[in-house]
Amino acid sequence: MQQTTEQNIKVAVDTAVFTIADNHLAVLLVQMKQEPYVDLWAMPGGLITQEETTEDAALRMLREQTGVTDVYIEQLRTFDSPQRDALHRVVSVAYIALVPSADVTLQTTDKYKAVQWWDTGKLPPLAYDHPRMIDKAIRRLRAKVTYSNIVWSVLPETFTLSELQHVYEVILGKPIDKRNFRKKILSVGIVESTRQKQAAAAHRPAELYRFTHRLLKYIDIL
Amino acid sequence: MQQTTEQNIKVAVDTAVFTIADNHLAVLLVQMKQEPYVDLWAMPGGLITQEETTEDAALRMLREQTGVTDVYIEQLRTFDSPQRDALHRVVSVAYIALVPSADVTLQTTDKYKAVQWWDTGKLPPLAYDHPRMIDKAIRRLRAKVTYSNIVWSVLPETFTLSELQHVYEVILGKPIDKRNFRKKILSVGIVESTRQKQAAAAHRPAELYRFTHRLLKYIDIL
DNA sequence: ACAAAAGTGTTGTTACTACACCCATGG
DNA sequence: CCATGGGTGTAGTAACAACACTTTTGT
Repeated sequence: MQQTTEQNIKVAVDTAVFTIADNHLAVLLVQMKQEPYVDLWAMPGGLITQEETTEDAALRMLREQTGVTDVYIEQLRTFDSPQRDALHRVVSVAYIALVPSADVTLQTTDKYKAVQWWDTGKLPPLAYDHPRMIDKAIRRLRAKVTYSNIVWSVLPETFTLSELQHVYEVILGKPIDKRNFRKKILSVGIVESTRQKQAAAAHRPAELYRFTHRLLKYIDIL
Repeated sequence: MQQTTEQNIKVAVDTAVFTIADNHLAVLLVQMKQEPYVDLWAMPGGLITQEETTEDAALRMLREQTGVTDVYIEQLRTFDSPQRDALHRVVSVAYIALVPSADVTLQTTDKYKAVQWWDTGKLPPLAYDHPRMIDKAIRRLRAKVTYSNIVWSVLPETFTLSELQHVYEVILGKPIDKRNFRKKILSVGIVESTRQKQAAAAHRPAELYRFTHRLLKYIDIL
């Protein structure tokens, strides 16, 4: 239900892009050039255009600002404190994205001083209300991996069960029992064996698996 | 991260207000007067003002349009299809509210033809993208009652366990075993006995309970 | 032969489901 | 004394948690 009133509010999107880097959960940030936020870091984002959806805007900005293309993305929530941006009233729709670390060829644009992955445990000083956004994004991500199959979006086409387990351990931030994990993950049927083995490694080669569906499915996992 | 661009977008809120009416889950709707939506029904809502948050706006509109005041409210998600409103580009932040049925003294304002509760199983023709919003709201509500204590917001200060069970049955749309329900609900400790009995009824009087906390808590319930 | 990760079962405990009868009160 | 909803326990089943050793490969 809408009525007409005077209003001059801008609509933006901001995206928390996550990946798995070695042994930590990493988030993609850009370092700003403009006042009043010079040198602070922020999530990639910006104002939407008149005709695009917020999701399309988020995808476009990821492409333009970071070179990231094939991503899983979902809406997190909208942040709308009147003071969240120092210059204008800006309502921001926050998104979460997950990318396979391999995919990421970071672009450095002249709009920012830098574009970089940051360990979520050691974040730099952040602009706007981005600390809170990132906190909410991590909570949602942790919850969601336990009742859906979204981890497909950080893994390559084929992978070993140990790699899969490692992804869960990094996102949840705690160790998982190997035998229980394998039993559970196989029983819920989100992955299937390729009947192929990992290429040469200095140890017994692992069997390679793939996801049965590379689409969001809701299933109790951990 | 924001940059300046030409943009003329309005920001609105829409709230799905739920209550328990007899044996069904009911949602509060207003019947519209303006073109092009004459006679269609919609959730209470409207444009936010320059200085208020979307949550404050949602609460204000509930007060103004329906007389509803003491409510539990939470953000659902933002709906932003460019075509969702026929006249302007309007991005709407949708909220869910829960009210005790007793509280509700519906106001009829001259802005609408009518304000009325509707059984969620038999909804009238709806304006905008409100069918989808209501569908999402019901799903979220069903999920949330199973892992939080939010049902406190539809019950009076004291209540019987049968009344509590009835609320769950209506929201979830399925019967629940009485003995298992009581065992579980008492074990998670979200309610406590008042050591008082229900006033005269034509049957054995039930013990009255109250919620230990009338704030959102996350606990596995059903 | 050694290092390094892969792979595999069992047992105890806890939570969930299904199910039927007696109790207290008002009319 | 009858109708109405209130209140209670148990047994079988399924899910979860804890735990250690053998296998396969490369060097």
